[in-house]
Amino acid sequence: MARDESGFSHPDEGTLSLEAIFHALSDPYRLRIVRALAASAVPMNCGDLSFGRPKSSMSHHFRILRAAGVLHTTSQGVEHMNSLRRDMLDRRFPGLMAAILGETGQSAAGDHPRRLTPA
Amino acid sequence: MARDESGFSHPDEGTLSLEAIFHALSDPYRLRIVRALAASAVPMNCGDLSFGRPKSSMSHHFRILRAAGVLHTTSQGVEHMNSLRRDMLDRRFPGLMAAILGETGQSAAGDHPRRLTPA
DNA sequence: TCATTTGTTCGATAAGAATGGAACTAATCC
DNA sequence: GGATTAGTTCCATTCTTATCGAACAAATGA
Repeated sequence: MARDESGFSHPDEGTLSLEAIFHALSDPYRLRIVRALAASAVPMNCGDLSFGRPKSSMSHHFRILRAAGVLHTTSQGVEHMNSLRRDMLDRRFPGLMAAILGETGQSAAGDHPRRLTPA
Repeated sequence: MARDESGFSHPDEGTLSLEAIFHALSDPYRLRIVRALAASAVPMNCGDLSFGRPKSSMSHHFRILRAAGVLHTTSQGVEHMNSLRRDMLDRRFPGLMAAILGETGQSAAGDHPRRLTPA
């Protein structure tokens, strides 16, 4: 866990814990953040990922996602830019993010129960 | 969420929530239960999955895993037999369990399942 | 019927996490 | 310097979760 140039501390690959990742993803706002980042081609700042909630609350959620290794934050001017640590996660837990994001061809889509034939 | 013949209530496929699943998996004992079940060819009773902890504590963990849809419990005599709801989870969130259990060929080493039976 | 085994439920306590206002810091621009 | 913007930190409150003993319930077997 090294403190970056930007002043944020991010865990390194070797110290990732599945439990911490699951805890990070067990909150609805945090899951929305992850999905928004996954859908975005470019890093996003915290404001754009606030969903109308208070800054202090969201700052808390960003910290947890960072600590779990799910996202990476850097300063750019006044803003803090966030991106998924997708490469690292894919190396360490192959298939996990794809499954979460429903990138399987089949579709674990969004939590919308997929209506195939009423089985 | 129907209450079974056995008296346990298990959510049905359509109502599974990723958040609940993640919460269920964010506890170390619950993750051990899941891994042990995944490694076992046959259902296991609660006692065999207690890891030396008090029954009341573990009963709580089983309830959470059941409510999240991760495992299925039935009564057999005095025992409660548990198994992973692997088929359902795989349909609804393809790849998720495989990723968690490190069944990717590569390896999510570190906190991975010990492979009892050669794949 | 009584005792045993297996697990659940209850209840109290303690630990942890989420929330949001207020004060604060850092970068930028005037 | 002063004002603005973007987030963080601090703090108190509230909510949720974990833990585990004790009492309980169901199935089985003597």
